[in-house]
Amino acid sequence: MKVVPGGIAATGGPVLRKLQGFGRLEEADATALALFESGTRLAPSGADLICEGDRPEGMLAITEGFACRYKLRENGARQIMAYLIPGDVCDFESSVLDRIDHAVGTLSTCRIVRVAPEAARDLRARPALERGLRTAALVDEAILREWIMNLGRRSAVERLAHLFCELLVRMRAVGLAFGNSYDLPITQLDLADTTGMTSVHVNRSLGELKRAGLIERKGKRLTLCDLPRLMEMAEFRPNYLHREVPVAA
Amino acid sequence: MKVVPGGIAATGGPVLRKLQGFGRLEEADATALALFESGTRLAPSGADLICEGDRPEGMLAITEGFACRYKLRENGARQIMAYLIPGDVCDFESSVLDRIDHAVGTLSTCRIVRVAPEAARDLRARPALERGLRTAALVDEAILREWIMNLGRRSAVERLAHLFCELLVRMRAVGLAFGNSYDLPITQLDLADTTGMTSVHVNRSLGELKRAGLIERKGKRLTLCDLPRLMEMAEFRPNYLHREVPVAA
DNA sequence: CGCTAGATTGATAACTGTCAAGGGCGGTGG
DNA sequence: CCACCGCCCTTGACAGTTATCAATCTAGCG
Repeated sequence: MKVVPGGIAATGGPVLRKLQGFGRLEEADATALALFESGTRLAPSGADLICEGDRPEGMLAITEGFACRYKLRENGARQIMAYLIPGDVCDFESSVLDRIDHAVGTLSTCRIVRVAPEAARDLRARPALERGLRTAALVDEAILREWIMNLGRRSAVERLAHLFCELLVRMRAVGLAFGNSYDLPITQLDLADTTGMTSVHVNRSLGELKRAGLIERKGKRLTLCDLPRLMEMAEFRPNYLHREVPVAA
Repeated sequence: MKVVPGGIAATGGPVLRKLQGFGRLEEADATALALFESGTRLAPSGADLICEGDRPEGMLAITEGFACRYKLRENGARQIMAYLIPGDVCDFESSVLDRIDHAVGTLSTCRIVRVAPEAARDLRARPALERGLRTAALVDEAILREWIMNLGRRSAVERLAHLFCELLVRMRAVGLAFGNSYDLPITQLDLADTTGMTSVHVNRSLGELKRAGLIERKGKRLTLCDLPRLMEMAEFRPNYLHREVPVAA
């Protein structure tokens, strides 16, 4: 769990890995990012990193753990509209709106980097990084569309299956998947608030997936035992996450 | 229905009106846009303007009618993930992905403008227009998030109410709302595919809204009879559509 | 004036939510 | 090292919402 700055520079932090997936970076770009990724701090689970109504500025990156974008209803109901996994960057610099329309909070203990406005501009001044960040933003938007599809036209079980497939691809992109497994350090209530269901129903749907031999969960580690069948049932096609042909299963 | 080029230049087409809402434009910007908006063509209802898998290039603008972004499931189920109303622009130039992940189709007869890649770059070369288009894209993304909230955490009636409120604000921004009314030239099936429901259930929910005296529909014209109550029941807060304080009801 | 897509409506089934009561596991303090 | 506590996971019974299936009605259009 401990991250040594030297280690980051050597192996590359998740943000670097992710952006490299979108296009080749120069040595100097990597160095800039590595430096940037070394300035991390810890945030406990359930903490708000950004509140709705905050003035947008700077950037926020996740290097460990899961965070999310979410909104609340007056009755307390929460809807999660995006996961921020290691390597993901929220860029508030480009936001032309004067207030942020959603909150950002952690779903687990997270290691994060807060980038001040000036530092953010320095990073964006590097063409390759600017391009990478922009690509990442477009992918995030494609994910939003796919989630709309998920909520509107897939059943409970399919929604979970689709989400798990998406996360596998995203975790692989930052080197955090091990075969068809990855750590999913979030609660069933979080899954419920993601998929528009109840935690009770999430529990039952997970049970269904387990009984069908499609997934397995040991502690926080999720394994997609039968990825082809999962992908088929969820009609998961990873094209929205990549430029080219995805990694083989 | 007929649009005279001179008329557009004089009154300003919907795209111009929309972008002006995001920030002041120079005369030359307006002229460039007006010229651009004069090159329209008609598309019949139910036509595909962009197919999933197309290579992204150029831009596409709507000046009359309703279009949408959508995806299909293998069983034919459709999910609409965005409405394109007059003034809206789909920009495929900035898409770094090599294939479009969704289709764009008309929901009614539409007047559209297809902008070739070079022309699109000419427009973006104007700083004010570039800024405006970028703001528009960010608003579109905010709308996606709000739709996720809608699908995940609002009831059938609330979803419709929220959608109608959002469309009122958006139609006002392009001068196409008359008081609390506007033309909604789409079918109940389209509403169903937007809100993740069935056309049957849309019909019943609309009936509920009508019986409650909240909306009224005469032909294609929708009237929000009791906007305050509608906004309250849907917890509609237009902050995600604007920079500043919205127009009073 | 006949056609056809879209709007309505009723009856019934399926899915998902709500309420409530345990059960289990990790984490903390003694 | 162990007991206690709290959060989360599970499970059952029941209610509410939404989907399905099918038939009828209606309005715009050629």
